[in-house]
Amino acid sequence: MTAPTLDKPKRVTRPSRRDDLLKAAAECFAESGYDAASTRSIAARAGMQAASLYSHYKSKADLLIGVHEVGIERITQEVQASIANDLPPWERLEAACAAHLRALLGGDVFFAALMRNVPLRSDPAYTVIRRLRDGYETIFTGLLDDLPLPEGTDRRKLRLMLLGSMSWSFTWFNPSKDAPEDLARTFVRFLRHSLDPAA
Amino acid sequence: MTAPTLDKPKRVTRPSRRDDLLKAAAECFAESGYDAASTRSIAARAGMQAASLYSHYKSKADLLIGVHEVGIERITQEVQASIANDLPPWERLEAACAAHLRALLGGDVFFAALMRNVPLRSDPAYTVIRRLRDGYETIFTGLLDDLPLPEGTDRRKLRLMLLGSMSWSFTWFNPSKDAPEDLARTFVRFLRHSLDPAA
Amino acid sequence: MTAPTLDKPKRVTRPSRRDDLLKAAAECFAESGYDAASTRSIAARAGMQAASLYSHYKSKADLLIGVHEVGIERITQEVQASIANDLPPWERLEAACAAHLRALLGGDVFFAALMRNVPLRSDPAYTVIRRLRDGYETIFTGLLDDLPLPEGTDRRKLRLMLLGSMSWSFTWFNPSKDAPEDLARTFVRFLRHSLDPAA
Amino acid sequence: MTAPTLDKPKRVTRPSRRDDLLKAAAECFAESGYDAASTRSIAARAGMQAASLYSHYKSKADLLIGVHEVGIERITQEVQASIANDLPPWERLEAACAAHLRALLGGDVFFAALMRNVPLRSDPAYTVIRRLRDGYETIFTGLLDDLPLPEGTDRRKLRLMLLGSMSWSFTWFNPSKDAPEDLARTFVRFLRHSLDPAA
DNA sequence: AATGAATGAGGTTTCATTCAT
DNA sequence: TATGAATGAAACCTCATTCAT
Repeated sequence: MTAPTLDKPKRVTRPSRRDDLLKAAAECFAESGYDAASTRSIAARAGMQAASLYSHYKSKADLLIGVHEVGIERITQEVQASIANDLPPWERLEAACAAHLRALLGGDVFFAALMRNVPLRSDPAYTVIRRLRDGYETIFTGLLDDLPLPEGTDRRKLRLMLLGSMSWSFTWFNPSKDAPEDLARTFVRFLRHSLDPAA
Repeated sequence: MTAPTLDKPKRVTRPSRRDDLLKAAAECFAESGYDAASTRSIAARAGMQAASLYSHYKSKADLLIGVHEVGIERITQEVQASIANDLPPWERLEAACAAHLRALLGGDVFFAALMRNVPLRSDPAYTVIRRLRDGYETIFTGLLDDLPLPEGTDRRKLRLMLLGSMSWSFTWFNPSKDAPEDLARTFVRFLRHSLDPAA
Repeated sequence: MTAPTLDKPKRVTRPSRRDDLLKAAAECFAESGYDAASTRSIAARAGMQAASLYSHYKSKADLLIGVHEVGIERITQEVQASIANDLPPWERLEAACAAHLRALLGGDVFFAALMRNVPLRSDPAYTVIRRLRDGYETIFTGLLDDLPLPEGTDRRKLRLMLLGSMSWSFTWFNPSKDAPEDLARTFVRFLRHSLDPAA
Repeated sequence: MTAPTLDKPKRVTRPSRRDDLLKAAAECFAESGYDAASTRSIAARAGMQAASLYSHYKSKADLLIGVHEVGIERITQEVQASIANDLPPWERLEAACAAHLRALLGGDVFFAALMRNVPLRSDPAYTVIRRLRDGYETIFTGLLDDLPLPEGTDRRKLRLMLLGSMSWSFTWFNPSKDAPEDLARTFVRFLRHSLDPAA
């Protein structure tokens, strides 16, 4: 007979109300925080009813986990791409920090959602989300391992200090005053070179 | 009869249900976060009805501001006490950081409440709370000004980096693994002395 | 087997919890007044939870508007039916007044709700409800226009006087003493014929 | 000795926080209606705490009764003053209506409070307030008795019609469009002279 | 006469979620 | 996959009132 009709291509190109939903959730979690973001507002932003949300995710908490998964995967890729090169160790660290801060401060709602919703130990979702974050932070553990550091340097504290100062920048960053790359360079150099002229 | 005793002892022993309330609020905000802490749970912890709360504060948001005021005032005093001495600049900075971290990580609910409830710009209480925090951070601005630093050092970024790494320690600190004073010493030394042996 | 029966009887027998709700609201508003009628009591009378109310109307105020809409539409139809005839103008006016008073004083909760909850200008719902009422009163404007009246008669004041005296009858009407039709006849004749024997 | 000192004359000139309170209550009842007017808002307007209110009146309901007493007494005096003359009966009625409408529509909060808070039979305060109102309306009963009316005229219905149209004017009156005296004249003339040219 | 604190009841509304369709 | 309706719990807050001071 005739060639097969090609109708319903949409199934291929737009398989994913699920993705819309996740993006909507990320936006709401970023804007309002997990507690204050209502399932209705999330669903509305995705163009559906609150009840429909449960056809895709089994709870609001699952949505938060989904947002974390996407966010962590995305930032992991960006940071790993930034260090796929032969730079010397300190420069590679700086490149990673620049990529990290670009993601964090660049306005992507998934990263913003991550930062606004760090779970504490008491949170039921703590374990699963912590695992995702830890996986990501491993990249930095590796980068610090490559660094030639003075004998006895506490590399764990160094990592926590560097990541902490970057994370916290989310609370004060103002894009009209600072650039992520500039921040990364400054932070790394503060650590790399002595600030005490007497030393 | 004998002369009447002068003191009205109640005034001394129970000066303020208001303080009880503030403490209860701090505990709830610290444990559950502002959104998840209910006015009923706060009032119950202070031994009163939810309605009674409104004899002292006109809204839940005002309670959060009250908690911030107490917390900021208290940490300000502690840090200022720690630098009321003649130590050289870097040592004074370290002493301030130690006091700061001791407060932050020592389990005081007011500080914990502060850390769990940093308002973002979109928050109505942002302005008033931000002003309180800024006042406190001025202490560190002064300490950094006293530091003899290499020409061209960006002291603002240095302050933000140091405060950021300390603030974030709240999310990973484990009292059985680290001590606040140790953390303070390590963080300050990372900045003070070169980490790059080649430098 | 036999062919399946076609009707889905439920659709017919229980078309609308929404209507139940509106009726319940009308009853409560009529009995207690808008302010004193609680959403809980309205919902209970409709056999649902207070929260379910919000699946149908987005606020208590909207419920009041809904009650007005039904009431005004219903009385409009009744009055219009009463004047669908070839009576002379004064008799048509009397018929309209009789229908109006029958509705108002006959115990229908929707009309009672209307009367007990006339919004003042300061009320947020004033505009929308006023528009509904004005639409209805247009009927009387038309009836008065048809009346052959002495030169210079202020038809607006006449309408307001007649409608006012009927509206206020709601506050003193006692069904064991008066009949709506009797009231209508008397009121209209007071206006139609001279009461001053000297004139 | 010397002439008596005249201190504390205030006790004589301003005996009455009680009056301030009553006026404040009238304002609140007029603006918001009895249910929506809170004891706190009334007290605040009188410059005191809600609790202090109970030093003067034993309940909110008592305040409403107090407001009615003052209002009724005041309108009674005004209307009676307007008919203390030798005008012929119809003119006296018109004068009384003018005084009545002047009071009602003139913006005095006590009268406005009366109009917004007509108690229904179901209201506990109905009996006592109704008695006050009935006493006042007796004036109009007397005025109508003096009127030379056609045999068989139902004077009770006539009174209710006239008072009703005046009462209801409170809901539509606009001072920039109508004057109370003009309204009184028109209403009375509608009743006095035939409107049907054929009659 | 006045008040600050407290209370128990109850206000409207929102919540995350379920379920039949 | 999607929805409208429904739910029980709980949210913040206001209410009129009481009481010791």
